[in-house]
Amino acid sequence: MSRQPDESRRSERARQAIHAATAELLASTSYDAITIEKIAAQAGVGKQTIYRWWPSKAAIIVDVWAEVIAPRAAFPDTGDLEADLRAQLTRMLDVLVEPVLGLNYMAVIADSQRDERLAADLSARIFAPRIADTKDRLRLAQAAGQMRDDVDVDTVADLLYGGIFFRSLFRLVPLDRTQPDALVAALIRGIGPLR
Amino acid sequence: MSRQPDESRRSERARQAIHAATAELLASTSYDAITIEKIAAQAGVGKQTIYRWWPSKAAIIVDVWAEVIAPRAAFPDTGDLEADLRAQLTRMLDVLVEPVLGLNYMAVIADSQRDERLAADLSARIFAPRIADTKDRLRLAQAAGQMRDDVDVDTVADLLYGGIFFRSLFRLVPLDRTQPDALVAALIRGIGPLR
Amino acid sequence: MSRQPDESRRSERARQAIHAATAELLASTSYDAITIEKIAAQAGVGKQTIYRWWPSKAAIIVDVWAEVIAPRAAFPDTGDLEADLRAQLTRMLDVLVEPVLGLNYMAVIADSQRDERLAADLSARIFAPRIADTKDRLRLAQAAGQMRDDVDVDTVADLLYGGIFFRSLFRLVPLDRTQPDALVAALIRGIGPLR
Amino acid sequence: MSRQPDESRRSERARQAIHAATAELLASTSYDAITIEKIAAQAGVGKQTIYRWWPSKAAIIVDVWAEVIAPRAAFPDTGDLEADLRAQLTRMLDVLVEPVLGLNYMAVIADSQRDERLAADLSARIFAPRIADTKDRLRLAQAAGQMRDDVDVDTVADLLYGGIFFRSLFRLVPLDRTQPDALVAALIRGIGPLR
DNA sequence: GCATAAGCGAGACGGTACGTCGAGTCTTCGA
DNA sequence: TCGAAGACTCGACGTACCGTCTCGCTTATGC
Repeated sequence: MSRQPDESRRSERARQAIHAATAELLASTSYDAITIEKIAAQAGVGKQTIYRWWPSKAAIIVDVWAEVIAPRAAFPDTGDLEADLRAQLTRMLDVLVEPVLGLNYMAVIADSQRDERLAADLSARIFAPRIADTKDRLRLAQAAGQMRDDVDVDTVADLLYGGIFFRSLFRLVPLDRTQPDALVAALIRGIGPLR
Repeated sequence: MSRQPDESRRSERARQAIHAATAELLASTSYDAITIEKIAAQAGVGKQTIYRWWPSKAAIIVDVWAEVIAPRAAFPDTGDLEADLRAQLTRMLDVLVEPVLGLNYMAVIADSQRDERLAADLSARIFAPRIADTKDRLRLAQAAGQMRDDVDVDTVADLLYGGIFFRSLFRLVPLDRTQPDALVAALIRGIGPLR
Repeated sequence: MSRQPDESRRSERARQAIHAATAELLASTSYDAITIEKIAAQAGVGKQTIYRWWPSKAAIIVDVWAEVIAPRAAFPDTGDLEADLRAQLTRMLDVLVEPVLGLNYMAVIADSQRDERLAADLSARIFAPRIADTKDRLRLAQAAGQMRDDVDVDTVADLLYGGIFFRSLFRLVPLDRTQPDALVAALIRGIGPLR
Repeated sequence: MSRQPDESRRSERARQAIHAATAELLASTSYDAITIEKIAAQAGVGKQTIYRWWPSKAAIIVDVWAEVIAPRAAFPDTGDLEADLRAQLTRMLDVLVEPVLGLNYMAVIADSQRDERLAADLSARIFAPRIADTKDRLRLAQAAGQMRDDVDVDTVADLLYGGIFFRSLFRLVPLDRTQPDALVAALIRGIGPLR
C-alpha cells in the first residue's frame, strides 16, 4: 500500500514554485490546456512531487486560490443591507467577468462535479467561508430589523449567489455589472404584489 | 478544409444506435468514463460516424436530452403563481437529485464552460425554451396582478433557477425536495421587512 | 482483454520508418540510451504504433537484424573444413569487434536472458539458421572423411561459437582476428597427447 | 567532487543486511525486478548507504557472489585430465541450471556488457581466479604429457567454458548434466580424422 | 568528556522512460 | 458516398526507479 508522505519534510521551495507556475498558467492558459506536466515543467519540479501532494490539477488550483483569496476583504457592513449585498455581488461578478480567469474559475467548479474530494475541498476552502460571512451579515440584518426573520438565511444565500452564478453558467444574457442591483432589489422587495 | 457531410444520406439506424448507447451510458457511467470510443463500441458504429455528425461527446448528450426532454410537460399554469413555480422547481430538482444522471447533468453544464459551441447548443436546445416558458408564465402573472410589474422577468428567472442550481453545484447543503417551497416563498414575499 | 491487431491493415510506411530509426540509433547510441520513445520520435511515429507490433525494444532490434542479416553469405564451403570454420568465425568476430554495434549485439543477447519471448525470437531468427548451416557443413565434412563421425555436431557447434562468444563476453583477453585460427586448430587436432 | 567515504567507519551491520537482502532477492526475484530501492527496503537501510559503497546493483550481486563463492572447492586434480575437466564443467553447469539463480547469473554477465566497471569487477573477482586455476591445471597436464604443449591454454579455456556458456546463453538445446562429457571428449580427442 | 564530524535510516527531490488511454484523423473495404 | 472497422499520430496520464539531496539520530574518535 502506498504511504502518505511526511509533511514535515516537504520542500517549501517546490510548493511555492508549483503555486507560482499554476498561477501563471491560470492567467494565460485555458483550463484544459493546463496540464500537470506543464505545471511541473514550468515550476522546474518532478511530476512525482506534484502527485505526492495533490490529487489533481484542480486541487492545486484551489490551493492557489485559497492562499490568494484568504486575506480578501470581509463582507461589507455599512448598516445598509441592500447596499452591502449589492457590493458583495458586484465584487464577485468582477472575478467571473475576467476573460481567462473567470472561465477557469467556472471550469474548476465544473470539475468539482465529477470529483467528490475536489468538491469538498473547494467548498471548505473557497465557498464555505464566504457563505458563512454572508449568513452572518444576514443574521445581523435580521437582528436590526432590516430583514424578515421568518426566512431562512440558507435560502437567501442560495438565491443571492445562485442568481449570479446562473447567469455566469449559461450566459444566456451577457454579464454586466448592473445585474446585482436588480437582483438584490427583487430579492429584498419580493416579486409578489404589493400588500 | 473538410466538407460538411450530406445530411440526406445520413444513416438513421446509426443515429439511433448512438443515441441509445449514449443514454445507456449516461445512466450507468460517470461522465469522465463516457468516451467516444465506448459510445462507438457500444453502438456498433465507427468512430468516424460519430465525428462526422457531432463535435464532441457532450454534444451527443445534449442531442439525446433534447430528444427525450422536448415533449415534456409545459410550464404548469394553475392560476396560482406560487404553486406553479414550486411545482416547476420540484420537477427540476427531481432530475438533479438522481445519483448518476444528476451528476452527469451538471457535468455537461460544466463542460459547456470550456466549449462555446456546446454552451450555445445547450442553451438553445435545453435551457432557452424552458426559460422562455418561465418568462411567459411570469408575464401572465404580472398581467393578472399576481406579480409586481416593476421587476424584470429575466432577473426573476435567474433567481429562481439559480437558487436550485447553486445548491446542486456546490452541495454545501444536501439537496432535498422541500427546498423549492422556501425558495419560492422567499422570492415572492421578499426578504425585506414587512411594509 | 486486449485484441491483437489486424496484420493486414498494418502501415508499411510506419514499419519501415521504425526499422530505419532503430538501425540509425543502433549504430550511434548505446543500448541503454536507445528508448522506445526515442525510436518513436525519430521515426515520426506514435509510441502506440510500436507497442502494437513489438513487445520490447529488443524485439524491434531483432526484427531489424533479421531483415538485414537474412540475405547474408552462406556458410563457406571450399572443401577445406579448417579453412571454412576459420573463415566463418572470423566473419562473426568482425561484427563483435565493431565498437558500438558489437556491444549492442551483446546487449540484446543479454536482454534475452531476462525475456523468454525475446530469447525464442532471437534464436529462431538470428542464431538457429546460422547454426543449422554450420551443422550442415560439419555433416558434409563427416561424409567426406574430414571429420570424425563419432562426435556430435551440436557439441562441435557449441565449442566453436562458444569459444568466440566467451572472449567477447568477458573480454579477459582483448579480441583480435587471429583468434579463430588457434581455436579451430585446437578443436580439429584435439588437445590430448599425440596418439 | 564527491569524497570517497571512510572505510573504517563503515557499518558492518548494514553491509551484511544488504548482502542478505540481495541474496534473498536473487533466489526469488528476476533480475529486472531486483531494484536498489527494494534491496534497501528489504535490508532496512537507506538508499544512500548503498550508493555510498556500491556503484550499481550488479556490483552488489558480484560482491555477494564473491563472498559466497570464494571459499569454494579448488579445481579438481585427480591426475586424470579428462575426468577433472568434466568434473569442473559439471560443477559450473549445476549453477547455471538452477531456475532463478542461473538466469540471474547470466543477467549479470549480460549487464557487464554495458558497464565497463562491472565487467572488470566481475572478471577480477569471479572469473579470473577460476580461469587461472584452470590454466594452472592445464599446464600441469602439459608437464605430465597428458596434453599437447603446442596449444595455447587461453584458447583451451575459451573452448571449455565457452561451450558451456554458449548453451546457457542461447538455450537452443536444453541444458543437461551429460553435456560436459561430450564437450570434453571432443576437445581432448579433436574432431579431425584419426591420425 | 565533550564537540564534531562521519555514517546511518528515511524519504523527498528533479528527472527520464515506462506502458496505457483517448482524442481526432486517415485508410480500407463492403453495401 | 456513407458506414464499420480500426490503425494512425499525438499528447497527457499516473507510476516506477534512478541517483542526489536533505533531514535528524546515533556513534566513536580526537581535542
